[in-house]
Amino acid sequence: MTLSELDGNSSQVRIDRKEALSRRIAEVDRRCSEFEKLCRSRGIRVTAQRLAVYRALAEDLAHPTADSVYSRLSKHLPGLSQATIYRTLEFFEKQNLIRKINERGGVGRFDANVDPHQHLVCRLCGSLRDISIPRLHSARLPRVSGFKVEELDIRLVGLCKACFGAKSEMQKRKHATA
Amino acid sequence: MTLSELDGNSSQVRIDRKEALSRRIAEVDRRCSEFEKLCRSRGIRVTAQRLAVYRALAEDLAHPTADSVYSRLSKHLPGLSQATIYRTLEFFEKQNLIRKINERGGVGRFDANVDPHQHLVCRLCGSLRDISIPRLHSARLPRVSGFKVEELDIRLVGLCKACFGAKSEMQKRKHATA
DNA sequence: GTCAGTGCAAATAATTTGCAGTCTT
DNA sequence: AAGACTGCAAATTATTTGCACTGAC
Repeated sequence: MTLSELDGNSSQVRIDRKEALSRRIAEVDRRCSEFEKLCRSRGIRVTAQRLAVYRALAEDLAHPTADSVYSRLSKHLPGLSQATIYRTLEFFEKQNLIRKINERGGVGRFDANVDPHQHLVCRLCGSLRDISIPRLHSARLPRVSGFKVEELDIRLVGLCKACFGAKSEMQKRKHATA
Repeated sequence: MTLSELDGNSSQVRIDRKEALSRRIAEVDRRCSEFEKLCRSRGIRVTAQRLAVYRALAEDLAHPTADSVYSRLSKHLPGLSQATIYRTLEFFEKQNLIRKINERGGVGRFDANVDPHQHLVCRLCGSLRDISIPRLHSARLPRVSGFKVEELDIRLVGLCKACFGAKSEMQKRKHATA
């Protein structure tokens, strides 16, 4: 809701915002049609709800929760139910079509981007942001006996700017509880 | 062999099980007293509940959930409340005394082991197991502007033996839903 | 003595489930 | 037509909160 959308890079690029946007849209479209093709090839039924859920994930770089996908989509798909969202997300995850990234507070977040990338997670406020560190995704998959390693899920855990500041604040005035 | 408890090496070593156990207990004790010392040095109040919660985590290699910590401890500490467990775990995490590892289904799991190690997570059944891959924890912490990276949280995501088998089963007989 | 920490019970939030009806293949 | 997918509403499960009381320092 609050923290995630305004991430660092927005200050750098400014002129080509429109161009970037349309590129983004094209990218989303590509992903979605690829997704549909993949589903059909696997015999997975393609429904309006599934497409919508997938698109919602592909569009939203902030890794929406099940609930936010729901409230976003229910405007356009009246009658859509939460249960469907949860079932669909779980199904997608098991089919390896999306990734689930867990966050603080027991809220699950979802990511349509299955390509190698990492996540920046603030230990205090739980904000989450994509980051790409090539050196990391080029790491070979380790072999583990009795387990089929499919991917390395790497999270860079620490403190975001805001929390880093807030924490020192709190430490100054004694020992903070929360 | 199931999944978590008997990990790779258990087949090798066999005679010294008792010795290993007592070593484990000593290790837990050491951790706990270290924990207490650390708390005092930081001005964190040391209560029976906090010690108990910490010990429960240090003892349980299976990364218990808040709820399982609760049911385990409430036997010994009658009157202990769930709220305390949740509050304590959250507090510990914010103090960087334990780690929270999130798992499927929105259930949070906790780990008193703050030393570098990785987790093996099954994408299907959600089982979780420790693993140590030295090559991975020797990785340098990347620098990211506007974020203080404290640690790399690496999960090896894939399929455990059981689910790998089950999945091929299911695929044989058409397209599995769950 | 002070205030952080706790218990209790009630409130929220998050996710799951049963079943009847609908839509994809 | 078959059965996978969905909606609805109720059930569970997970987590948080308010407030009075107790215990650590």
